[in-house]
Amino acid sequence: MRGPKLSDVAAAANVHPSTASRALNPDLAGRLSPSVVERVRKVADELGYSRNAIAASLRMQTSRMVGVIVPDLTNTMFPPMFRGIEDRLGLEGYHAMLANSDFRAAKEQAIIDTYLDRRMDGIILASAHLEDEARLTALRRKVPLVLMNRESEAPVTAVISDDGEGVRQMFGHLIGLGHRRIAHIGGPQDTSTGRARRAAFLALAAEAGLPADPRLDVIAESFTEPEGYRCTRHLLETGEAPTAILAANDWLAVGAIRALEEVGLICPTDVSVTGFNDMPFVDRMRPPLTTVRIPHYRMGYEAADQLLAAIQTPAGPPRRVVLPPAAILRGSTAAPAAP
Amino acid sequence: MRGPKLSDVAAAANVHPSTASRALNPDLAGRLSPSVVERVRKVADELGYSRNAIAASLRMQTSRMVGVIVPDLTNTMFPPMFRGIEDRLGLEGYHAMLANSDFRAAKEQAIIDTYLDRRMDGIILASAHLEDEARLTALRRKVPLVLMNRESEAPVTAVISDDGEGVRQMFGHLIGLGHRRIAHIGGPQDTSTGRARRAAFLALAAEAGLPADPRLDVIAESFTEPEGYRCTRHLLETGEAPTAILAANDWLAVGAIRALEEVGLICPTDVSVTGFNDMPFVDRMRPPLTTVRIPHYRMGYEAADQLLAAIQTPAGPPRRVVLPPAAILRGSTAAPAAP
DNA sequence: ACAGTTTGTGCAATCGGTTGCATTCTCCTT
DNA sequence: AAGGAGAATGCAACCGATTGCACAAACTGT
Repeated sequence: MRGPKLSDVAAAANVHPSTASRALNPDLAGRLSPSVVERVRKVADELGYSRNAIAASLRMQTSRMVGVIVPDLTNTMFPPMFRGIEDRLGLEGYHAMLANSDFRAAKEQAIIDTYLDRRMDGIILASAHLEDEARLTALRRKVPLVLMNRESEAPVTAVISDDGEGVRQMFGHLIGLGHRRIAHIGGPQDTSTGRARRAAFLALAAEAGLPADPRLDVIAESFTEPEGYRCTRHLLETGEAPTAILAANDWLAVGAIRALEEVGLICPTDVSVTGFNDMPFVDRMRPPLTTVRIPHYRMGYEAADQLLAAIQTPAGPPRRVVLPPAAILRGSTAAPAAP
Repeated sequence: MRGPKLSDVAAAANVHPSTASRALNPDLAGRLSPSVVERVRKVADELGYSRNAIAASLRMQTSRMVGVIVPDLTNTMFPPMFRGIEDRLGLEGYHAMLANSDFRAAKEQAIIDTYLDRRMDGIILASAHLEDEARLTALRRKVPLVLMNRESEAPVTAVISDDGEGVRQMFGHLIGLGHRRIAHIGGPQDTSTGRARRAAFLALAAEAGLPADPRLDVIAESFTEPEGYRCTRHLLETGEAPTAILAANDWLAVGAIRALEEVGLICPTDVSVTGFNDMPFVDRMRPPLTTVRIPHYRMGYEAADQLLAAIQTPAGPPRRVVLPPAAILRGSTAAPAAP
């Protein structure tokens, strides 16, 4: 199992290990005579030499690895983000570790600790809850850090999409269709997306002069289908039904549509519903879901980009990268029925 | 950025680094006097000491890391598999790197090379194409290796689901409904799943005494929706329409349903369609897809389990772990219309 | 009270590359 | 032909933790 080491290659090529090291490093090979470089490379090849990156990391004080933490990889947002990260990191010879926090602060902290032990050159966090400000600040002093799809009051670089803009587009779409009684199913308010989307909705509703009805403002405990269902049932039971529901997330919207169906309301004829994220397959639902598309891949790519910048310039100021969302209009929205 | 090292802790606690090392290792702390252990731990805590896992890896000749390669993480099969891997590895203090091969042999090889350089303790490969036998055998000599959701003629441990059994269940279901003219949309034949499913279908069709009609046996070039669409159009154009289509994968089935719709055939009234994998959301399609559920999470968990076993006993023989699939009957299948 | 164990801690080598500096060897200049 | 610049390579000290062995101190039994 133990392959040849650099000194084996050096011996076989009749040079000193340091020379072999240089010969195998493209940047330094220029300082060596071509014949030596060629000889070393050939010998290395023949021996099947594989550079021990662990030893190199120890000496060079850089692992060229980045740790990524997501709450739950099975959430369809994260795979494309990870691909974006991987692709950007790969451009500079970096690689990624990945772990899931399951939204649990303790698990997240445990993962961070092992990333710190393993001397990751940086960490991308898609998982921080809002209350983590102090911890985030402390962490940023130890390691380059980028938040992805999350924001914090703490001075930490974050790559997010413009939730306000996304809500604005959906809201504008519904208003344009003639809706005046629009409900919002908000996400958990301890997530930055849940908060930002609800805040935008409330502001827009006020701005549009819609009657402020607290019964149209419900909050889900998690971004899940059952919660969308529950919230919608609640909505229908406590007051006059809205003509449109702007959900903070596709799963909530899917749950909403199920709840509507169950009480005999047709989407979009009776009630329009909009989602957020444009998950795979919501375009094939019946009705196909109108939603906001977030550039997930690009978000990962940008996050990695920011992280690499922070690694190369540790003193740089925290940045805030905002990516534009896009409204995707499908069949789950329509003009309200004439009263 | 540079934190305290073990020798700093040792100095602050007035002990030798070796003593500090032992004090911080639960297994060895027992050999030390409790007072020293406590003192060292307290000092380490106060200094915010973080063990340098890279140095430890170098010395101990084990990285406690596993490399995972999938073809494309955005395929919904893989996130739950990765979670299974992560959970099993975590039990033994192992962690995972992850990379995508995009089905390209060159990329796969490049990833493997970096995993080898980084001295991964093992590799889980969900990405190998069939022609890789020689390379797989060579690789297995260098590092513990487990194939996941893939098989090979090469003597390599593999964790797969019982595709033959899955096809048998779907086929039996269709026959039970009264179908006699059943088509198969096969996956790429250079993947073990594509091959195994088609082989099972062909065998069952013969066994059931169905007329062997080569026009009912089409092969997709990839496991994608457009390919399912194309194959189905082809199917409908070249011969009499089947009453049921058994697709090798959910995406192919989704494409098939779209193709049927487009020519005015209703699923399941006119043609039943079955998929494979039970992707998220196919239960909410119209019609909800009848499909075969594969235990993805468990597959990852078992793969990690096998890999850890191989790491601990490198000489062990290759194993073949077969997981049982489950037929999930939904609305996309029904009895054929009376002729 | 003494030899023999047990217990606790220190010493130093080791894992495998990398790199600043020193040294040797060429070749050029005058 | 001597001096000096420059090119090519070797030397040795790291990076930070682990661990077999040595050794001293404290304890055991008789």
